[in-house]
Amino acid sequence: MMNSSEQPEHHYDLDTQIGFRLRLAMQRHAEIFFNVMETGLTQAQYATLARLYLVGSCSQNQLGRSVALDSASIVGVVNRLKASGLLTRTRDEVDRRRMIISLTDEGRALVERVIPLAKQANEATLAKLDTAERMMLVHLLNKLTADDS
Amino acid sequence: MMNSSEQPEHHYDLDTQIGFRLRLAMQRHAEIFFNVMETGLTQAQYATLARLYLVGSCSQNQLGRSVALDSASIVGVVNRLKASGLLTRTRDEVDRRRMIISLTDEGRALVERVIPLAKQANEATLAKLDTAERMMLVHLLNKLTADDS
DNA sequence: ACCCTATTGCTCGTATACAATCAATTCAAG
DNA sequence: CTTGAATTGATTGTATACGAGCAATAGGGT
Repeated sequence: MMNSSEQPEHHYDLDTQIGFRLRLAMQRHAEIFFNVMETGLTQAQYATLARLYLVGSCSQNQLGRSVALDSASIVGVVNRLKASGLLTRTRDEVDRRRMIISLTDEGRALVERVIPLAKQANEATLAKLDTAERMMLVHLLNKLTADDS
Repeated sequence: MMNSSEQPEHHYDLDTQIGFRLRLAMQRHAEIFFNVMETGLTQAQYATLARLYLVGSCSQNQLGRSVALDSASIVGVVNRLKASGLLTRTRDEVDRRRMIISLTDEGRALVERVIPLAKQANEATLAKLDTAERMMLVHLLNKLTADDS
């Protein structure tokens, strides 16, 4: 229970704050995702592998930007995936600042195997919403993030 | 640019995955929140202080649960807020397992000062949505997270 | 050729997060 | 009263995240 004495009167509802709601939704999805994937892949790792699968090889920073991980964050993700033998990091001989990230055969095979699982996790998270509501939610989140303004 | 050769054909759109969309929205809001707050308070810290302000003193675990921080996470948040002099941690003499967390006067003053700023951050994040859309978004996120099922 | 700036990737410091594990304490059942 | 289960809180290990700052490299302008 909660100590329900002595509240200041402010009528401030934390529960309707968008940040708090987003965090709860993220927590829920992260749990579902991790359970459904059964591979130990996190969302960040999956997004990285999936993007790499879709666009082919690219530089580490480009890869990070394409999945919204900054250069400090993508390093760790790539290191761990590399340690698992799912991708390789090679120096670009044309632009020697760049590291080219590529899927290994194992990485490619894993991605092909888990894409259906990721979709399944997506479905499970959205289970309580009907089709119209799902589209609306994605639409609204898209609108929040659109950088057109 | 992106290396746009050699894509496998899978028609898989990462961008409509709910987890990815949620993460982008969180990133955006976190940035807005941190800038608007100007106090250096993070969302987790703010939520903790705000909840404490609303419910009065409570045990550390209860506090954590009420803002969706598990016992491992709330420790760090409370430690940092304690180090800033915004709250205190006292041993409960009735149940000696419990640590009672309470706002200091500084903590209370700070909360009162930043509640309007948090609302402002909320507004800024939702700026691109009209009233109906805002309500819809919160409603849909609520529905995702509801533990009634 | 040379300089200045931008880009790339790295490391460090800080702050969440969560699982697993442990110690201290409480409380109910016998 | 004692034993055993449950709760509370701390710590450890792993994985994001982001800002700041650094070294290496590239590339445009002179």
